[in-house]
Amino acid sequence: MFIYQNIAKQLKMNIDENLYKNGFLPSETDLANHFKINRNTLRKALNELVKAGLIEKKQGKATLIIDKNNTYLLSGCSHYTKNFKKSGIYPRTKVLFCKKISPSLNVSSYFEQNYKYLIHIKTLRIIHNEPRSLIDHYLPFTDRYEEIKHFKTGSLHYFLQNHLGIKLTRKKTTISALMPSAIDKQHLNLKSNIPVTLVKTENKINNEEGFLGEISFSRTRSDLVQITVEH
Amino acid sequence: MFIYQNIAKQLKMNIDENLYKNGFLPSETDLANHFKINRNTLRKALNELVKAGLIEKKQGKATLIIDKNNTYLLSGCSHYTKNFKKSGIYPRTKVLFCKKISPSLNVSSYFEQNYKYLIHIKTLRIIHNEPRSLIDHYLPFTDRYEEIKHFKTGSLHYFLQNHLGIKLTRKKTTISALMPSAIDKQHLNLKSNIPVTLVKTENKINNEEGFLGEISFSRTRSDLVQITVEH
DNA sequence: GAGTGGTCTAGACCACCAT
DNA sequence: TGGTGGTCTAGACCACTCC
Repeated sequence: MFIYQNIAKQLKMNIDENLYKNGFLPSETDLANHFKINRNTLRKALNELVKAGLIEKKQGKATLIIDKNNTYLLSGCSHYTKNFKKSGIYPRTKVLFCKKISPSLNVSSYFEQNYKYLIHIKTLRIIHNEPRSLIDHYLPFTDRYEEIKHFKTGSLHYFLQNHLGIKLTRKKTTISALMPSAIDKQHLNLKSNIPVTLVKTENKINNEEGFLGEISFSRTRSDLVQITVEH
Repeated sequence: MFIYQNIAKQLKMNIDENLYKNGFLPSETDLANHFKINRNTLRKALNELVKAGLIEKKQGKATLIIDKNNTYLLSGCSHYTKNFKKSGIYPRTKVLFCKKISPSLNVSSYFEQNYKYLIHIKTLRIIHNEPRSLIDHYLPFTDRYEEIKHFKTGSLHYFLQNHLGIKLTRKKTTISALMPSAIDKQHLNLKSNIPVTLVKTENKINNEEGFLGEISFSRTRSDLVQITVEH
């Protein structure tokens, strides 16, 4: 057992015991002095916790303790936003763009009809001023584009239900993982080689039998957000 | 641009140009001298290449250059799970070990009781002679260790039900992603920087209300297997 | 035992963030 | 401007692998 592993373990225990009340660790110099080890060794211990997703470093500021309540519940009728609200965390949704597109083969193959155009909305989910997920939504309601265009924040499903009277429910969810693309990295503010969890959802329109109303592809920082399935 | 980034770039170019013919890098000391930098800085540069999956370090031996023939293709295999279920092909399970252990803090925290010992079973799921998932199971039934020890293949849940009369049902599943550890890489036959999908399941004993009978952590090759949730 | 990568220290300077 | 994390150096010792 090396010193840095030992220190990492102790720090983890301290974090679990909620010893650092303000949500930040003491400075590296202070921690190194406290444990009577060199700052380089302490930094190595901290990097272990960064890898484990327990803390995040903010250059020039401090080391942030990650709130582990950030789990994403996946059950039949749950919405992302709702789940976070339960745990008292409010995500912000930023619409990066909303436009009509000719769907790629990959996207159009999910829809049974052969749509010439789809609406493509790209959103970013942000918690505590930090981007968590990057989501591509594809919708077939091109005739209502002018209305959908006004979606700016909050839950897309909620907006569709309240402003367009379209109720979507989850049909299938497929989960995988991959390394983020350069664009993903940029938007998600990822620097090192952290993989993203890829969640693909197919949503059907409630009234119409099996009629696909939306598909979405989300890339989520796997170090900050967990996905939970309740059985 | 920091020194270590610069050096990493140069090393990457050297590797791409096939400068190191024998498949190994020169020693860290030699490289540091060559670039006229400190060995610690050189090590930081090398670690960047390790993260990028270009090299692999072998303690006591040398630094190995990874053969890049294994490229990461997600789309090509995207229907794998569905296909093998449809075609009735079932995975083979290999038990790597089964032993009594003192649980780590991380594992024991899931159980409500404070078990001094747990049974730890490590299995590998193999399809078509290719390892797909590496799974760690933790069970509290230490008093029946002698029986459980005889689990050699097939489904653990099936074995527990038929030989011990213990029926487990899924309580919660948590999905995330991470980079595989060296041991994961070895067992899953992973060479380059492909992430693994991490699935944590909590299983309760059917008859006893909320009594946790097993937790398992599986790491699955995200390039070969997708997880599908039907709603 | 020689050579390799892994850890650790002590100390310096720089880049970033807040005030 | 002071404090934080990020980089870098020089040098030491340890753990592992192979001959």
